[in-house]
Amino acid sequence: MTDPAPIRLLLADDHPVVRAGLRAVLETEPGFAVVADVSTAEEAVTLAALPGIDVVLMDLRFGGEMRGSQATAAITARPGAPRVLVLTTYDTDADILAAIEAGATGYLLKDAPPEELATAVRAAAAGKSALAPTVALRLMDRMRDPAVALSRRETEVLQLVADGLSNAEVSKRLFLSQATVKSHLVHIYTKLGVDSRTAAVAAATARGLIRR
Amino acid sequence: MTDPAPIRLLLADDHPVVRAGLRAVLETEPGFAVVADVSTAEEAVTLAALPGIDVVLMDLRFGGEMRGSQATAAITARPGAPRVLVLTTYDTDADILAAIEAGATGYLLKDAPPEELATAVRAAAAGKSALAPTVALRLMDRMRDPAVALSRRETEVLQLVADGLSNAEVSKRLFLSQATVKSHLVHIYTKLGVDSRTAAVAAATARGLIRR
DNA sequence: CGGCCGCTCAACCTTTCGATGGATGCCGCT
DNA sequence: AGCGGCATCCATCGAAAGGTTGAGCGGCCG
Repeated sequence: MTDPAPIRLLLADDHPVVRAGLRAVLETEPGFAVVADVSTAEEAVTLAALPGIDVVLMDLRFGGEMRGSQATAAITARPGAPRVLVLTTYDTDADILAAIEAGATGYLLKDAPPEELATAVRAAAAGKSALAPTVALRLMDRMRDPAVALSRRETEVLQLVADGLSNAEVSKRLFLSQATVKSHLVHIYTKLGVDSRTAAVAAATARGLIRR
Repeated sequence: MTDPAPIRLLLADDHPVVRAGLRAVLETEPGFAVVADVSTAEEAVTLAALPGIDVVLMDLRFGGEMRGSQATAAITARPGAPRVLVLTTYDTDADILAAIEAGATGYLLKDAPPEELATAVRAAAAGKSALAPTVALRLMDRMRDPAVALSRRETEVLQLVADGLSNAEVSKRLFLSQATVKSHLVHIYTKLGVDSRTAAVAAATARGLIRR
């Protein structure tokens, strides 16, 4: 028996070096064919619509406007879409959840060894999910602890606090009384299990709930 | 006339994909020879001591203990040492300054196009410095505004504050009185032009003076 | 050597923050 | 319709953090 049909790949990453590295790693492995590589999320969406793509390797953060999670959502929304395997440097909760909600089949970190990468691509092509160990662990943590969703208003307040604003400044910015700002903060502290504004900022940053 | 002697390179990066990518990019370019690639800063220091290395391409953050800047310092401290060209994802002040103080010849970002990379390596081999445009800009900003250098102790205090510790907790951790912690914080506020701990954390984070 | 700077600490007063408690309106569930 | 849960809003009060002043010590440099 000769070669089975190779898995056809589309690479989306804004780092030329990473694209070259993925090509090098995957093309030495048998059974993979890199069809194309692109440097923006927009191009990834366009090319993923072409027939003959089995798996898209997608970075999350690009230099441009569109985020990888948005591109993932756009791709997986179409019928007969290829599988999307997210491959990124970051393992924050916000990134991981956004990607999975967008329909990603797997989530890998860029420090993964080549074999793990190949295994994950094969799994994705077969429709099975593939998570990096670190990512799987983090998701387990999340399951045990479901109280980590801040409301829109709470996130808004905490983001301003993280930017260094005092309660008075936050209240002016959001047209609230200081009492309301404090009330939001108390709820935030409860959810995050902390008891000061700086600790809340640290915890929320660690969990990727706010941008730094 | 035939080929001149190629520039001999050592690659140090904990991402297998990036190492493969650098190899692929540099080996297609004429005049480069990748002698070895390593995945830890410690190995980089060891191998850089061997004769016959012209330029070390060094990542800053490794999975392990040693940081790229420390490895850079260890390498450049020796007589007849190769040039070290830092190649990283991050362009914060703290990273850049640490690398330059450690004796790095150049500082590139990983999203650099292949030609820029090749140019920088040739410049480094010739002993000329090579800075990514973003990095150069950031250094210029720094020059205009010299009041942004925290002392070692101040940085230590502010880092703990950023981690969410109260003054009492910081004082216990560092074996100081609370009065001393406050004193450091006041100096920090003055230097950063702010007037609260959260604002100081925000300003220092924005300037890359502390890790997040 | 005298002055500058980083690091350390104390006592005092002021401002801010956090804790507590309570109100309203929206939404889903029974 | 009635209920509980949640997000949003607000006021009051004691505790913690910040601001001020003042001071001692050791290292570095012109």
